[in-house]
Amino acid sequence: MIDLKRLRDEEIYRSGVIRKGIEPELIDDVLKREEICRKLLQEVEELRSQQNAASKDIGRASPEERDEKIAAASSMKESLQSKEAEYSSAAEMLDDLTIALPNPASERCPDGGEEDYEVIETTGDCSQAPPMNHSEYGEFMDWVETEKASENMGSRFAYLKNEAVLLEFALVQYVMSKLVGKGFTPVVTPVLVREEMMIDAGFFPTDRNQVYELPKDDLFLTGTSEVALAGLHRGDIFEEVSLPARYVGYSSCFRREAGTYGKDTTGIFRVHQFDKVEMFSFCNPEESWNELEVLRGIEQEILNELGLPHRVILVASGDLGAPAALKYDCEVWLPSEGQYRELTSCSNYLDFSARRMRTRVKSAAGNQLAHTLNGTACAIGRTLVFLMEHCQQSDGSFVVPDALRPFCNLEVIRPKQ
RNA sequence: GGAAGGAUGGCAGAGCGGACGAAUGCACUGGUCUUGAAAACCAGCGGGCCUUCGCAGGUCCCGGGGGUUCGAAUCCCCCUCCUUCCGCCA
Repeated sequence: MIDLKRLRDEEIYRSGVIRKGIEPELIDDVLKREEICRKLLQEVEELRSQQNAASKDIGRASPEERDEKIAAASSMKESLQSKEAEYSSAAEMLDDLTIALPNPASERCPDGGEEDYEVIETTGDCSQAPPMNHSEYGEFMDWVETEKASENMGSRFAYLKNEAVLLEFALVQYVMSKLVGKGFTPVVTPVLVREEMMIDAGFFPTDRNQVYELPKDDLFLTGTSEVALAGLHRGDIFEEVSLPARYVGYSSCFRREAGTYGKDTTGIFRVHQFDKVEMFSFCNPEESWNELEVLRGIEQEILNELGLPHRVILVASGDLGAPAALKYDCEVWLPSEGQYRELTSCSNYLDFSARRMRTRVKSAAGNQLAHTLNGTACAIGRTLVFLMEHCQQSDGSFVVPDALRPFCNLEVIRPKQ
């Protein structure tokens, strides 16, 4: 959730919200309501203070005075109650509006929409297109079964088979052991969460239509383990020395992919269910920009070790999710399409999610909100897509990247035919 | 899924309608004492919000939400979680 005080006082903060595509009128409306709320709160507290004093006085009063004093206190009650009702409905309305405001884009975030990204770095050779694209190759190797999946589960589902499964687990193991080696705490997260968790992590209300819902149990399937990882320190107050607290989560992820009709329809590039290893950091507010670079560095290290040529872009303000203030995407070259496609990303949420979760840091200056960041360590299924093109040889065989060999005992995989 | 009991500060644990933001113990922090440490003693030892330049004041919080009452940690209702017993189960 956004900081209303800063929204009121800081021009840059306010313009960061506008750059995310929010109308200035809406911001003004929120601020106006906030002011009204504060005024009402003061009035309510004043009345409460009087009521409390009167009640305490009754406790001290002699039996003869009591009835009279109780009657006097009773009459005060009505005006308090109506003022309270006025306040709580105003506060509720304010909250509904506030929660829908996105985290302001950071100053470093480029203006504009999807096309207005800024390229930060490009690395690796973009090889010639292989004979088969990832979708054809997956079928050729008998690694991906989409036909039966669409009959049984619907579109955008797939069975992963044979060596692809071994590669999947090798990727998980490779990335997990790397991150554990860097001091991250490994976690297997639950994939079902309550609505409140979705709100606190910053996903609801904005991304609600991307999420599978289980109405019978009031639970939601998470699109990333980030949601559950954020909840690991909900309501906690960190000692400064214990930060940064870094986690690496593994889970399946579920996304409805609403609004992507006709996009990436073949293979497993874009599916409703995939496995992902995700990094998550709770850190000191002063450290979060540095921490974002740490996450980005790890993502690039992994891509480099897998031999995937890529570029890093800074996502433009209009294309950022609601909770992110700044986001890097690592885009890997997809030879069959002749363009870079997103594989991993990392973002700094600053205190946006921590405010809702009340995750704080104890410091000499008092408690302040922690900052949270997240980044993809490895989106397994999509990584396989890129590997299927980059590791594919002209004879159809697949050369396993060195980094994965210790984890799957495979070097070259030959087609069965 | 059925039955019973429970949820109080970092932890343990009292309070069960009136000065309770909450006894007491432990832990923690500072001080006295000591060559140093321990012990002992003294003091401190929640969180949020609002007003204020500041001092300070007010308000809310005893799992969460509602209700009764002049007044709720304490009474009532709903929810969540935990424990025990039974059933089921990877």
